[in-house]
Amino acid sequence: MTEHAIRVLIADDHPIVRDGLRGMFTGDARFEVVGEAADGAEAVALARALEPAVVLMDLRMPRMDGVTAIKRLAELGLATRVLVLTTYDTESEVLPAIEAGATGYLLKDAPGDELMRAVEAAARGEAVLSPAVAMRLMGRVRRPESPLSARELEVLRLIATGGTNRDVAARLFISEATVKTHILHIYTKLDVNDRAAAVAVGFQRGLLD
Amino acid sequence: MTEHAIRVLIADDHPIVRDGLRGMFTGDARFEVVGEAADGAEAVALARALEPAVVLMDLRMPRMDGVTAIKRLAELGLATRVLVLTTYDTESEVLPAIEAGATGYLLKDAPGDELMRAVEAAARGEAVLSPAVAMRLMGRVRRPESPLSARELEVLRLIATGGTNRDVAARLFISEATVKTHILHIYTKLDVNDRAAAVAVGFQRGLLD
DNA sequence: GCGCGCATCCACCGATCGGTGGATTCCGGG
DNA sequence: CCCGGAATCCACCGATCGGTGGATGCGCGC
Repeated sequence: MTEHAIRVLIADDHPIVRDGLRGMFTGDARFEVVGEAADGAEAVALARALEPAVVLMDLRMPRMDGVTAIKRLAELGLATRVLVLTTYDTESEVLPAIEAGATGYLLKDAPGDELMRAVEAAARGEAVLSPAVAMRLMGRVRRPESPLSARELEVLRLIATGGTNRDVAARLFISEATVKTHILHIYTKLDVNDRAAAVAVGFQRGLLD
Repeated sequence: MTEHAIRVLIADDHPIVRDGLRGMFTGDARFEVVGEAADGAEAVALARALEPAVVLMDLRMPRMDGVTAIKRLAELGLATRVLVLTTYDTESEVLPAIEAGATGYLLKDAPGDELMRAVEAAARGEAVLSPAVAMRLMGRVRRPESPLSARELEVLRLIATGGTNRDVAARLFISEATVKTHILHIYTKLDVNDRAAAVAVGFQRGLLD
């Protein structure tokens, strides 16, 4: 073990996962596993005591989950980087972790050499995203969050050109009652009470142009 | 008369005005009056033949008015500058002349020395505006042309926030019938048929923000 | 004086809107 | 399985809108 090995802390509530990861990194001279935690609180305590270069952090753990632990580490102001290693790539899992300060996000199905490259990159402070997670985030950028559904936006555009509910219905091959329902949903989402105000807010929020 | 005197052509349908201007410039060695025209067509013909540095152009002349003559001169591609010298400073007179290519616009009540400085500036290609005309143009820039009257704009703003005709009436201390009249005028001017479309066009044209 | 634009106002009436209180089906996530 | 969101649909009714065809008075420019 050399002086420049990357010090790694493993945080996962499953002993088998910890064993597997420890075995993987211990067999490589570039890394040194300095500790293991079974929950987020233990991970924070060990990181504070040991100051590893990288924490491999699961998200779903008892006592303190991974996102909270990431926040805690950030509050401590340590140089430690957090690489999330988890099963889930849904936006509801990814975004909170990234917002909390994770340097990277990998899925547990990543091959060993990819995982090691990721740890090295994280130690250098480089962002690391699994391809699936990267794809999700890129899609998010291409599709800015709109409060309205695609259909609601269609309806808003048509009323902005002066279409009556009947016109819009004919145009979209739906009933007038459906148009009205969409319109009322638009009003609720934009917090307005009539079509003129809906159009105004639509322009002000960049939904219409 | 030196080699570098500014060559001036005088175009005015009134002989007295032409005499007065000729007398003014002939007495000054900086200028040389090379010709006089009694209407726009004659002004164009003489300018083409003599290529003066500056034409002093009246706007209201028989046979061909000043604006048309300015356009003709511009089409000829001569280096001649046109300084409009006229009685009127209304926008309906000023704008067409400036659009046609006039380098300057002075009123006939300008003092002689101001007129001579203006001719020198025009010969150098500098824009020259009488203070009154300048003020009008500056006001125009500050108040971009809106198709709607001030009151109509007020009404449009209020319906964009979702106000009913009744709300708008209460807000502006007028009757609902008056609000309706304004709204119908807005529809006509913006070429729309309902309030939602009026708001949309209002945003698209920068009337609302 | 005339014409135009602006601001103000009226009554009537058919068309449309907004609200209400439902309903069903499908899909995705927990 | 349950829940929530999206898309679709209904009937009824009071409120509001838009159109129509007027009106007056003022100020401004020609």
